[in-house]
Amino acid sequence: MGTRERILERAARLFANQGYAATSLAQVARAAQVSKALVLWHFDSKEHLFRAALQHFLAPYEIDAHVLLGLNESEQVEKLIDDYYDFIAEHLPSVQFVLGQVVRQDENSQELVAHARELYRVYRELLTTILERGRAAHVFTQQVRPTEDAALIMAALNGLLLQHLVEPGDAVRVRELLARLKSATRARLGSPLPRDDVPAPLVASTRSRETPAQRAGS
Amino acid sequence: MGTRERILERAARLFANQGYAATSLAQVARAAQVSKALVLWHFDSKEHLFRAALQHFLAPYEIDAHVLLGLNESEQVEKLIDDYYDFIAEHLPSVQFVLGQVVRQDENSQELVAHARELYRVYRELLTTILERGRAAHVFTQQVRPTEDAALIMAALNGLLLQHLVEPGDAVRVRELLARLKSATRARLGSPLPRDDVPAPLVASTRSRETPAQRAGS
DNA sequence: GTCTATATACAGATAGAC
DNA sequence: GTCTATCTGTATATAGAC
Repeated sequence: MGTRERILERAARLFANQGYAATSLAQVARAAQVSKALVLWHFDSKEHLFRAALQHFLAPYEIDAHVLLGLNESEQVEKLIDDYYDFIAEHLPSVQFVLGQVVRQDENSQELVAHARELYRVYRELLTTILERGRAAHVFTQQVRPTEDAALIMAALNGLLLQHLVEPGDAVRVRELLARLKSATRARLGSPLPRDDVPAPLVASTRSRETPAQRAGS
Repeated sequence: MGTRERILERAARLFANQGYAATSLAQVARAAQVSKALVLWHFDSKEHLFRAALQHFLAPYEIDAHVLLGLNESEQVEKLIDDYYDFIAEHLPSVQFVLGQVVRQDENSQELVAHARELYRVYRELLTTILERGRAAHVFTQQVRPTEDAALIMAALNGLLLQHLVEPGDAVRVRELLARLKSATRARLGSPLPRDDVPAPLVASTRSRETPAQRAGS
């Protein structure tokens, strides 16, 4: 690995852990075992170094829809769930960094945030499309609402991502939760038989569905 | 509002938006319309100012379980879902700040992160307990897995929180997704009739559940 | 309590030797 | 390509007048 790459790699790591403002060129130089001047000789300015580090992060982010060929809609949904999470697990430091920028809406990384949002949107729409097709083909219940349910699945995935970041030791448990999410999704979408699932009210229901007395007797 | 409180309030807002390192005392002083020296007279150092601002953030965070009295388990779950989200919507800037610290695991706010995690854990365990009781009382299906399902619901909620932060204009849509989450939860937990929901395999199933030919005929 | 003026440290960036 | 030495701005923090 050349000096330039070494600087870039250390810088990316420091930016990811501390953010842009809290990371100094002196720190980067020390981590890469070079002088400050050399860092600037290679990257002109701190700003450019940061942008170069962003590219380093964004490079692996792309969506490959070809892997879905030959699967039915139900399997496609589960594959997308698995792939999303596999990607996260594989690029955890990078994902953590991007998420940090997204949450903080850092000015220095508007491009990055926009890029991440775009990728997220595409992924969600891919999922929506699959739900639509599956519904039309009667693979899924007619109660499926493609847009909402796709968004909910993505929300659950992002929640698991957060969990994974906050409790890094608990990777195994998160994997179990992922299996549970797939199980729940399968149950929710998979059966074409309608149930007592009335259209969801937009306001919280106030009617009491079961009294404690009834409950005790069941 | 006294000068000290004004400084604290502006500082909290700036720290929330920009983080610790990117926020200067000059900026805080300007926002509070006082001199830098006065900020330090009140708070001794930037570090102390930050800690004071953290208290300002954490103050409203507490869990009140009394509101659940008189509801059955099913209603309790939906109330917890609503309350979680209501809290987030009401304290959005503060939540955004805390989440930023959690994701970045900022050294300056280990206390804050620990506090946030603890609150989150308590909330999740409260939900777990309710699921356990509901299952035991046959309000819910026997397929319910209290620990996993509570964690999944929390994950979905956190995912919706992220969505809310990233797409702030879309608050209405997130509210709809919340209703959809409750609907899905109700359908998943609420019916005591077992379905084809076999225990979730820990590895992704490889068997093909339906061929394209079968699908075309349905 | 609030200010102006100032001390001190460190940031990002440049110059120029090798 | 890599370094040392240095410039310049700005950060936190202090001193002292009012």
